[in-house]
Amino acid sequence: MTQLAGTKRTILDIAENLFLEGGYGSFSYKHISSALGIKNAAVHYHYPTKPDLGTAIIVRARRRFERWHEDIDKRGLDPAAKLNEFFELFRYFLDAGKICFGGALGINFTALPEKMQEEARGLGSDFLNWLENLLDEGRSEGVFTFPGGPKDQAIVILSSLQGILQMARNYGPYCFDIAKRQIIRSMEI
Amino acid sequence: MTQLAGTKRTILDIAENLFLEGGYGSFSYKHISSALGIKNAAVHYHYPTKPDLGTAIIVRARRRFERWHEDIDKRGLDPAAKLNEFFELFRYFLDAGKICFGGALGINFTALPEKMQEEARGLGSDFLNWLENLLDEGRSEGVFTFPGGPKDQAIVILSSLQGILQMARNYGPYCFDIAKRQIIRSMEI
DNA sequence: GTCTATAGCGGGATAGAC
DNA sequence: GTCTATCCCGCTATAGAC
Repeated sequence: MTQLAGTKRTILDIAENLFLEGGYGSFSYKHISSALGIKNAAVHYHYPTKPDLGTAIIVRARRRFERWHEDIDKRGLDPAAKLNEFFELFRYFLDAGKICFGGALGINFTALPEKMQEEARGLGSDFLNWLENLLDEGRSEGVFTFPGGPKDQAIVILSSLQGILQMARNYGPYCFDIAKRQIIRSMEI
Repeated sequence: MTQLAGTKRTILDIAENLFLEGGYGSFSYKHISSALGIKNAAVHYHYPTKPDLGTAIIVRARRRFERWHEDIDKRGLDPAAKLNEFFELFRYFLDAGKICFGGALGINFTALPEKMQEEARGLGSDFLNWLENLLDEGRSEGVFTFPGGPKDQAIVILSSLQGILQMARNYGPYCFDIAKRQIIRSMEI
C-alpha cells in the first residue's frame, strides 16, 4: 500500500481537482505551486514531468475505484441498490462542478502522453467491467430488463453519465437526476 | 445569408476542425496560419481575437444544424427514420475521430469567453428542443416508448451521444453503433 | 489582405545553492 | 525538500510597412 503523505499528496490532490475541471491542459505547475505556497521547482521535485503527474492522477483514481467497489461488493446490496450507489459515485463530480475522469481524458485523448492513454483505457475498463457484471447479475435475478448484452447496456449508461456531467455545466445539475431516473426507469421490469 | 468566402472561410474550417479535436484550448493562430500557408497576423485580420473566432465556430454550427433540420423536416420522414438521421449526424464526428460540439464545449465550459458560453447554451438547446419534439411526436404516433417526458429522454440520448464520441477514442468506433442500437431498441414498442 | 517584427506573458523544465 | 535564477518555447496580440 503506497500511501502518499505531505506535500506530494497535496500536489496530487490539487492537480486532480484542476484536471477534473478542465482536463490535462488546464493546469500548470505554477497553479499547483502557488495554491500550495511553494515554488514550481519544488513541484518538479515530487513529479519531475507533467506526464508523471498526469499518470499519477489516473493511477490513484483506479486504486480508489477498486477500494470503492470492494467495499460496495462486500456490503451485500441488491443490484438495484448497487446501481444507485454507482450513480451516486458520479454525484461527487456534479456537486463540485467537475466532469468525470472519462470526460477529462476523452477530450484530448490523442494528445495525451502514452502512459496516460494506457491508464485511461484501464480506468475505463475498470468501470465498464464492474458495471457490466452488475447488469448481468441484475438481469439474471430478474431485477433489470434491457435489450442487448450487459456490456452494451453498460456502455450506454457510462456514456450518458460522462456526457451528462458536461451538459450539467450549461444546463444545471438537475440534468443529472433526470438522466439517472430515466435510465433506471428504462430498466424496470 | 452571410456566406463566408476565401481565406476567412478556410480559417473557420481549420479552426473548427482543431476545435472538435481538442476543444477551445487546443488550437492556436499559429496552427491555423501555417496550415493555410500564411502568417498569424493575417489570421488576426479576419478574426481579431480568439473569442471572436471561437464564437464564430459555434454560430456557424447553429446555422448548420438549422439548415439540417429544416431539410430533414421537409422530407416527410417518419419519426424512426428521423431519429436515425439524427444519430447519423453524429457519425461525422466519429469517422473523423472528433468529439461533438457539446463535448468540445463542455470540457472547460467555465473557462470559455462569455459569448461562447451563450452560443454554446443556444446550440445545446437547438439540439435538445428538436430531439424533444421528435420524441414527443413519435410517442404520440405510437412509434416510440420511453418513461418520463420527451425532454427527459432527449437529455439521456444527447448525453449518451456526447459521451460515446469521447469513449470511442479509447475503445474504438464500434461503441457508437452499440449505443445507437441499444438506445433505439430500448424505445421499441 | 498579407507581411515583418516584436511585445508580453505563461508554460515546462533544469542547475545549483541552501 | 525547497529555494533562486534562468532557459527556451509557444501563445495572443499589435504596429506599421507594403
